[in-house]
Amino acid sequence: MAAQPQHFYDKVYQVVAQIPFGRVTSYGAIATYLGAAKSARLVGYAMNNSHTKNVPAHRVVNRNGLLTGKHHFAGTNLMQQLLESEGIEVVNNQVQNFERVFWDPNVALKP
DNA sequence: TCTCTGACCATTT
DNA sequence: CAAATGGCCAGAG
Repeated sequence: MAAQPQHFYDKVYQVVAQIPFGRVTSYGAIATYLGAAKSARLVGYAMNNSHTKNVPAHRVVNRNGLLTGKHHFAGTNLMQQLLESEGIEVVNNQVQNFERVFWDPNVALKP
């Protein structure tokens, strides 16, 4: 019995939980990997619940490498601190060398 | 049961 | 070039 497709949100957590150390990804990339390119939003919404799961949501940023969801973390620059702790440079809530630290599940997990 | 909101992205006007 | 809109899903009141 194949693992039935749980809620879309749960799939997101599965992917985010596999993000390697020192790497980041975007909402759209995850959505596309799940086969729902138009559901990039749902990924972000899922992260809203991620606080109840063991998910490194700080490794997920928007398409521009901007820390859109940093507001949901404790404090104001906690998300940035976490990323910098992994060797990711963040300036003005934006990830530097974004394409260099970008981790694409479509390539890494290759469905 | 209906309505509303919420960490996005791509396309169109 | 900038602003507006459509599309997707789930949870709470």
